[in-house]
Amino acid sequence: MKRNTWQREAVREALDGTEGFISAQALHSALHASGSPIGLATVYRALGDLASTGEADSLQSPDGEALYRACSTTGHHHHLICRNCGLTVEISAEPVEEWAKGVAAEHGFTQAAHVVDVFGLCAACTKLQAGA
Amino acid sequence: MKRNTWQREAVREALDGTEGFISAQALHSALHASGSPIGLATVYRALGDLASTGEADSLQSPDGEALYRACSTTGHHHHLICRNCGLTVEISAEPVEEWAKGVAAEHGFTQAAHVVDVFGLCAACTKLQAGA
DNA sequence: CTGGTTTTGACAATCATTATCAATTAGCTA
DNA sequence: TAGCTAATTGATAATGATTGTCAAAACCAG
Ligand SMILES: [Zn+2]
Ligand SMILES: [Zn+2]
Ligand SMILES: [Zn+2]
Ligand SMILES: [Zn+2]
Repeated sequence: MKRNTWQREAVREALDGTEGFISAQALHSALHASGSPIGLATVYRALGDLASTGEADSLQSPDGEALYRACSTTGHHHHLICRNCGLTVEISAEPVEEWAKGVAAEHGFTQAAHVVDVFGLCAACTKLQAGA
Repeated sequence: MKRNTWQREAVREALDGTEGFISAQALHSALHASGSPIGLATVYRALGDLASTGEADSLQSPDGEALYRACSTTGHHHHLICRNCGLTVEISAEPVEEWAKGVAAEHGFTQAAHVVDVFGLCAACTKLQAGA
């Protein structure tokens, strides 16, 4: 059975307290910085569990590391992410869901999943950049 | 200046002769298997160059490795990929393009880019799996 | 409490990718 | 064609993220 440990709870809370997506390494550092003696392997395991139970969302950063986030939306959704400050907006995309399902079926593909993320500069970062 | 070496040409040709997306490691193995003494670092460099000049498309596999493919479509497009055999179909996604642009604008995001890939089991692999 | 099972964490192992850097080579020039 | 020189190569080391190992510690049902 699945047990409740303070480590798992710590990871869950740390993730909840983080605005954007964060890597396992970074979350581990943050926990250490706040005095937690949690081990790195445990953070990896906890994040993996959270992701597999749907309590956390994960995506691959453009440079290939896995990033995690505790999303407020429970169902399937996607993200609009500021590539500068990490600000993340959860978005639903019905038309995209339909499209993905349709295009897979059209080509005889089954068990289709999709990766859909939009990266950009948020309003604040756009302003900053304009000023620079 | 940029020089033409048989190594770069070998990588280009090997990529052209590959149906789906392939990793740098796998392409290097394939080249070796066919008798080429090309070095691994060179394959990485060549693929990186091809990707940056747009001659090849690249994406992050779900488990975080970079995959490359010589696409026939020159313009912007997306992919429907068999997660078992790698079979890849190039697809256009006008509705998704519109949606991505719109959702970014709605939230005040600028310089929006997007990652859109569909993974599934192709018809052949679906049949195989059913038989197993 | 206690025992059996799960989880942890320090550390090693793996894997992809990048950095080094001496030796090689493409492509220009005379 | 021979020589020059900067770009390129490749063996290898280094890096960095992630996973495997396994004895010790922690949960929790009874
Ligand atoms: Zn921002
Ligand atoms: Zn979706
Ligand atoms: Zn297939
Ligand atoms: Zn697109």
